[in-house]
Amino acid sequence: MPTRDPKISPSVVRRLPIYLRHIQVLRGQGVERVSSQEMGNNLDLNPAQIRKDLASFGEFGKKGVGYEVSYLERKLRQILNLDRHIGVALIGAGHLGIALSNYARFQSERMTIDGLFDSDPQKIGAKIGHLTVEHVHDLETACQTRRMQIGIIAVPAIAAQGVCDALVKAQIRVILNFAPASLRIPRGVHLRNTDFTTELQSLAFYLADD
Amino acid sequence: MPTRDPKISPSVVRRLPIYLRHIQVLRGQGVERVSSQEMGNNLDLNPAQIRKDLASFGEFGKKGVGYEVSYLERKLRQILNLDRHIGVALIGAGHLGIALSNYARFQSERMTIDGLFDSDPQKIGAKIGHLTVEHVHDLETACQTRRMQIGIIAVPAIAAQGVCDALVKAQIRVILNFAPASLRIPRGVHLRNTDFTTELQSLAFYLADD
DNA sequence: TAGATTGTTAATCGATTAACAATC
DNA sequence: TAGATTGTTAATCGATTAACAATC
Repeated sequence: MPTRDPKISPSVVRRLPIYLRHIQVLRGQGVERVSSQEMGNNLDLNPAQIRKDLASFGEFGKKGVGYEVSYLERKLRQILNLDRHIGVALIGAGHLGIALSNYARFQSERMTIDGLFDSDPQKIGAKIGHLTVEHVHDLETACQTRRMQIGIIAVPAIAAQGVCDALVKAQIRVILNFAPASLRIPRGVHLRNTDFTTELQSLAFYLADD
Repeated sequence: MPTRDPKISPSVVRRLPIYLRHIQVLRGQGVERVSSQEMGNNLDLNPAQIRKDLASFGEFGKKGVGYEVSYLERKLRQILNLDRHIGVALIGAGHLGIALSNYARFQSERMTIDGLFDSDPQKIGAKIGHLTVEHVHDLETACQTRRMQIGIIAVPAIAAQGVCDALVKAQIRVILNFAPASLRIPRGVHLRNTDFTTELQSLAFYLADD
């Protein structure tokens, strides 16, 4: 396997799951081969970009032929670490947390939510799907004993930094934050914000002024 | 007001709500003036970038002094169209939809969810906060009579394209999609995808391989 | 005034796209 | 073989950052 190149750009990494999803659809349709041209058409991306993105991880295609769907899927899973189990800790058992925990295991059997936490005494012990809500106080221990590697913050903005700090303390190095707050993290931690307030407000810019 | 410059880049637009949020916090703290330097420190952004972003809409600061917090807030709201009422149609009354509709009205009293739709007969008529779940069949009429301008898709992937088409038919030109699906839209429609599956999968790339 | 900080131009950096030799 | 399509280099485009004159 090619060494993890620290020079792979974030833009490339963010397109990989899009390729993976498309490839999975193709496999479901029984398609065996696909060209960058066809993928580009379907995903509204430049074929050269797709080839370049993929080529930064190895030579997955055949000149004159294209990419073999099942092979490419396997490779993409490898690159994204989706070929092994990844445990996710989800903090916040409100509607958002429940919605996320229902999300069909992220369409990849290998990534699962292995812990659901909240600070509301009323919620502790409640069953949400196959999960039982635990107290955030137990987050650190749980992350270590259950070897969870990704944290999802789905709590109110006011509580987000505290949860973030707890995750960092628990050695979690990859965090997805849904709270509308700018979180402070130490170097070495990957934080991604999915802030729906921000998205909506920036979209409002494009409304016709009338 | 400066004319809507079609050359304002998406990257700039996406930072505006981040500035707005920070400015609101400052106002809440009673801060009256702020420099690009200070904002940059707090938001982890380059001060030159902040100045340049803001300057593309006018001269909001004073040389040697900085930006007046309340004036900048007012200007940012204007630019983002957040100084007037914006009606949002939310489709999907599952946990995600409920979470979104609870979201404190997007921290801007002027943007509100004015319609909540679903296709599940069981849900039609149910009360979610101050909203009553309506049938998607009524989406088009509702968007027009209630003059809703933004659509949020919070339905399963399989239903997303249908809802998207209905929104477009209802003259909605700005759409925020939460379903993990690549939607087809006609030119002139602004679509933003917030795909949490994709986010998580790309984050998995950064896990240490062990 | 002197120090500070904007608005803006120029320089740099990074990402996308075009083009094409290699080759299946 | 001839046509197709990759992998990759070079060209272009766009976004970020540095630098500084203008000025509060």
